[in-house]
Amino acid sequence: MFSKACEYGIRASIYIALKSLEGTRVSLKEIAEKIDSPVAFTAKVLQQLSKNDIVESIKGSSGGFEISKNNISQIKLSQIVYAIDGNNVYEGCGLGLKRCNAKEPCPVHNRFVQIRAELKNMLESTTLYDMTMGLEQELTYLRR
Amino acid sequence: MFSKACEYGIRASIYIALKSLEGTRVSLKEIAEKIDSPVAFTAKVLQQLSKNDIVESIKGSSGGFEISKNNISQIKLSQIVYAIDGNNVYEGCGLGLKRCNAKEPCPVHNRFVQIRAELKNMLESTTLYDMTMGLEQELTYLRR
DNA sequence: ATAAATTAGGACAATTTTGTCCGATTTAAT
DNA sequence: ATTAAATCGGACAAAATTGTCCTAATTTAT
Ligand code: FES
Ligand code: FES
Repeated sequence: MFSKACEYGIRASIYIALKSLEGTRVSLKEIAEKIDSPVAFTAKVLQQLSKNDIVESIKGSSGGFEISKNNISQIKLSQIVYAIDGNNVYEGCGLGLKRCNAKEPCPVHNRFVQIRAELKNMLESTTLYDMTMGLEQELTYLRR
Repeated sequence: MFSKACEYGIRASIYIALKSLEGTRVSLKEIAEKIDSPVAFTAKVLQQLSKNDIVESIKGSSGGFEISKNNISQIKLSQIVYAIDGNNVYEGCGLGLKRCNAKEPCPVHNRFVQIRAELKNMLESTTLYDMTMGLEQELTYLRR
């Protein structure tokens, strides 16, 4: 579904959001630990997210990553996915034709666009804030 | 969503089904041409499908691939996907945790399983026969 | 000023996926 | 029997993705 980079990106964003809500900034090292991801690879993903204004990175000693409270409730899951995986999720054809195209549809087009519309709807209606709920009470997990 | 191998596999199966309904067997070369896929790579995918009894391969001169009429209406899209991509579609976690697990869910689990259930339902309710409809009248395409 | 802790970024390496090549095997036609 | 047309299967190659390493730059604390 999503690339590894994107999966790490989402998990990282959720963790940063969680800690930002608690008022603390987190380091790359801590993030990678808490979401169980390769440190250096996660660094690249975070750079990408930082460039796309999903997370804010602060350099130097006592630096790290954070997300403003306002952004936590504004940023949609769809934005994170788009920042890393681009719009393949939306524009790709289920059978791999150059581009999904209703004028010259593939044999699964009609069935596929329905599923995708619901996926799109889900991604666009889920905020970072939504995804942090449940983590505190261990109703959900970012690693296992 | 699906791997390239799987995309080619689905398109190939649909084309073979189409021709089998017309009573003609098709060669690898013709398949690759009609679905616009790399010949040798498609051969591997067809071997896989043959081993999984999705398509029937006939060796030798005047050989090729075919699917029995009975199977065309029985084979589900889900079986083709499973034969090539395995069950990642069903068992994978949206955020990349080892395995989707309702007891220790990731933050998108509840939203994700819904989408997946609909995808699963679609894959399991779409037959090869369903996907051949529309191709003759060029209402749908296997290449562009 | 210096040291320590941190992110940024480039180069590289490993792995997986995708794709190619070629000889072996099978079958049908001559 | 020989030849031609086809799939099979192993080895290889290319490309994309995933992951690592190291140095530079930035900021804070001493
Ligand atoms: S054309 Fe294939 S999904 Fe739309
Ligand atoms: S645990 Fe992540 S989707 Fe089920």
